[in-house]
Amino acid sequence: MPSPSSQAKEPTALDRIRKAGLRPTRQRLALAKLLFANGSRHVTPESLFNEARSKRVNLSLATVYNALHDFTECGLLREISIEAGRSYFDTNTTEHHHFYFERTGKLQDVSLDSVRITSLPDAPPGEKVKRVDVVIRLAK
Amino acid sequence: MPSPSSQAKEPTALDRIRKAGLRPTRQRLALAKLLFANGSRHVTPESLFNEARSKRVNLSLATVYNALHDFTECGLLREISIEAGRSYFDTNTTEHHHFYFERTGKLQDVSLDSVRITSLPDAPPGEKVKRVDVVIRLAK
DNA sequence: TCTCGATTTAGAATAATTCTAAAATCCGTT
DNA sequence: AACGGATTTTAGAATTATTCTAAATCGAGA
Ligand SMILES: [Mn+2]
Ligand SMILES: [Mn+2]
Ligand SMILES: [Zn+2]
Ligand SMILES: [Zn+2]
Repeated sequence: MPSPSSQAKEPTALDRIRKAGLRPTRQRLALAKLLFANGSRHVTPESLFNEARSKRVNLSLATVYNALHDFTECGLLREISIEAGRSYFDTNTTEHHHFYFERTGKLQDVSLDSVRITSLPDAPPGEKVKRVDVVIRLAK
Repeated sequence: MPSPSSQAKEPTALDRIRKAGLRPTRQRLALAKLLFANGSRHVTPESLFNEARSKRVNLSLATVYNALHDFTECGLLREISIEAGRSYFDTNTTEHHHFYFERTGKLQDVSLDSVRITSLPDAPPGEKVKRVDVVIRLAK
């Protein structure tokens, strides 16, 4: 008999890291737990580093950068650029868009189907469309 | 009688700067000439600085930053963020979108009407949509 | 020409990120 | 459980983009 809940279980941090083909080190596990604990998140290296510290997870900022890049390369995260000089990493790797709150610097997911794009130009010769990013910038 | 050409004349660099309410200094005039000489351009502070130097326009990098920001605040330019750690300034201030060539870091305008957005989510309470940016990322 | 606020400038400062190379860790094999 | 080699982490230095500081220069009206 399957487990009591009928919901598909969220993969554990260990599952995710293993499936990505990365070595499950103490630091990566801790960061994956923070990142994937609940729902979609948008972190900066600095914000994740501070969160880890405040939870007494001991690691260096360089490791946070390394892990975020490694996770991104393995498809566990995706990187978003909104403001020059600050990078965001998104735990939601499905196709979707964003609200950007200019006042606070926060991002919020916008589902794919709430933004209907009914025409797009052809890619220039020799190029392929890799991704279409829609950012809805918000201010007062 | 009007001038020989039936085209509306492009405003001169001096016109633009005056109309923006900025003092037409030697440096601003030189940069405006480079920026608005022909067609739509997408520059980085560094690229514009190098271009100026190569044309023997003597100014400092700080002045390029100052001018780009001043021009942007006056509506002569608009700023675009595509990649963390690099900012672009666009001489096309009309509403439009962009191709981004990941290999070269170059931007190309995409006209407003070649991207038809037929639905957008409502702005969250207390917020207004300031701008909708569509970036079509290209790779091989 | 005089005056004074605006602008420019060199260089220092700051911020985000990457690099370096040594130490620690992971993990398959003994 | 110990070994050994590859991988990962780390502190700190280095790099890059940008902003700041404060002194010199410039622009434009009186
Ligand atoms: Mn990287
Ligand atoms: Mn500014
Ligand atoms: Zn997202
Ligand atoms: Zn443009």
